[in-house]
Amino acid sequence: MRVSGILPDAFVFPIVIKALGTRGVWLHGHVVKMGHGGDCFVRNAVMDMYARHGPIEFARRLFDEMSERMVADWNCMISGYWRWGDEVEADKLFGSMGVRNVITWTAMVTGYSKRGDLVSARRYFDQMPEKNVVSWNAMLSGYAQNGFAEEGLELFNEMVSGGGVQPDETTWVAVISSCSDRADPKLANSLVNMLKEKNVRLNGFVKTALLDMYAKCGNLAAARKTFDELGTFRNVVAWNAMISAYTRVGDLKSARELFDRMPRKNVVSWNSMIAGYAQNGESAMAIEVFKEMINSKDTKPDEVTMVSVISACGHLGALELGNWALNYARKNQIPTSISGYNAMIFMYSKCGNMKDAERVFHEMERKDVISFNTLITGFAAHGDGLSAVNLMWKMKEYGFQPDRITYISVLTACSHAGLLEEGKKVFESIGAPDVDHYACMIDLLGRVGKLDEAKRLIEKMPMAPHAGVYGSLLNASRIRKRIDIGEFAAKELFRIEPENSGNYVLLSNMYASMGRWNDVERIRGEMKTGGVMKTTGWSYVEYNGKLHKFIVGDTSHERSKDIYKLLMELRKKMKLAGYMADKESVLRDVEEEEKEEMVGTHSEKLAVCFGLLVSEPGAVIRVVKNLRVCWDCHEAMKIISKLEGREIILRDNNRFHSFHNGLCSCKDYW
DNA sequence: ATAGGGTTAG
Repeated sequence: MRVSGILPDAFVFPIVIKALGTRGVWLHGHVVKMGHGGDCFVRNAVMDMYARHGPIEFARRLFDEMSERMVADWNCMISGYWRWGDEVEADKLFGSMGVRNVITWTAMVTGYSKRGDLVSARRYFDQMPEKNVVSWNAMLSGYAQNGFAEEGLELFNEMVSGGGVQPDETTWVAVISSCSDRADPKLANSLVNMLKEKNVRLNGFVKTALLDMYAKCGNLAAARKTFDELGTFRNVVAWNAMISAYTRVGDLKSARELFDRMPRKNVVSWNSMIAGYAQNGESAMAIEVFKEMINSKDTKPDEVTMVSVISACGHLGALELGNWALNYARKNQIPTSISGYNAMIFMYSKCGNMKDAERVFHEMERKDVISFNTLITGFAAHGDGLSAVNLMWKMKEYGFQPDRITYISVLTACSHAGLLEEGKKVFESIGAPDVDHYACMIDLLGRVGKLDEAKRLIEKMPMAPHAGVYGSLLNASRIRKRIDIGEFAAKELFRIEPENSGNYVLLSNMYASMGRWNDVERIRGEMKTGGVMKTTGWSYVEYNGKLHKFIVGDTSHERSKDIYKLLMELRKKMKLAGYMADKESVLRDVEEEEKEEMVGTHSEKLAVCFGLLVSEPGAVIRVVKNLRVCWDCHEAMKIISKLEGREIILRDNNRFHSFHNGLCSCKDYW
């Protein structure tokens, strides 16, 4: 072998081996043959190659065979063990070393950081006899990558105020990344100013980190400007960061545009797009993109992909699709993270399958607070308040502290199940209840009929009530027909969120149920003059593993004609059976809307009719609606379930309504 | 060194 016309010597070999990476293995033989095996630098390079690329045991054998070891030999072995996840051996070597240098200590800091053990990392960092910029960077990056933004920024302050070292580009990347986590525009600004003052040269990493920081701190324009000016630094990471920047603010169109335009995609690109759709209520699109990803074949889904996909299936109530996705993951040996299991719990409970949700929960070797919260929320949606409360008290036995979401979920569960005493106990056990917990408690009081107590609690709140608080009160007032309190709540709501049509509809329905048609007209008029639009949402039915979606007045479905035909037949049957007369006030809206060529037919009714058309007689029809179930629909579902002898399970955003033989499982709802 | 994931809500 020849390099530059001369035989490679001990100086060249280490460089060549390093440059070759894994492919350096074949050089090992040459080294021995040519007699350089005895040179300590060559030996170190070969050992390091095995420590980096494996097998680590080969490195260890070379290490053990050495009669004399340099500090670098020890350091390479320690880093190697950390790389292969062997904390015990790394620790052992560190403990048995004679002389350590700054690299040794830094390796320990990096090792513990990578494992997420920031406390141990910091212990080593603090004990270091001397620190250089790499040591500081190791600690700062550790904090940044593990979400300890606060600690990272604090340490950075220490570094610049008295650390005795100058930050380099790696430092800035870590600090900027911590700032991104904090999502604090002021801090971002001061960082940018600091960069200007110090006249820091910005490399590609720093620029991309800045892009991400701008985006996460709410300055989309600056992010885009940075992206456009990246030039040769505009790699796949920058594209992905920009895509996420758009999905974060719900601009799916711009995100998709970039996604379609980017020259190369990796798994993160796909995951960003899928998660972007999933997080913005476009679950069906999320699944479409997932299918595209599978078909494209050049990028394989990973565990992050599956989390979004499974969650999307949950939102859609698409059980067949969800099971197909889980099957795909199993067949392709995609590992399941805690988030993955949590998504499964979510999916099963959103599909009405609490047995499997509980099974997954109990099968999990490691759980986190979200696992508990998700299952508790599932119980809440199914009206199983006691299971929710019990699981919350059990959390503490498992060593988990309920967080604010736990309390929201469990109070919601109490509310749906009418568990006043249990709910009060839970509320009192919260150290410092926030405004959402008050909202839940007011909802609970309202639903059990204690409206005056609910109003008094609002007056006693230590913070300003938000719309949710008054919304709960208005809803309860409607159920209990307490027009006085209802008007009070509505007045506040019209002030806080004048654009929300739901409040107008709620109050209007309240008047309607009391036959106060003049007031109904008045509210509708106010809605019109205020320019308030009625919100609409999609309804979904899963059939044969495919999703069928409907929107109010939908005529785009291929079976649309049959659906409307069935709808009219049902209406005739309902009239013949005498339902329409009894429920005249209830169904007034339907009649009006359907007179207008059925333009206003609610999406869930269309979905149910489609279900009736395509499914086996007697089969359960499952519908998922994106918004809350409408009042007249609720009544109509009861009737249809009886007329057709079918069970209809309807899930709105957060709870299940099972209609069977003219009855509904959610008695308090309407 | 820079990019992606799960839970709450009238």
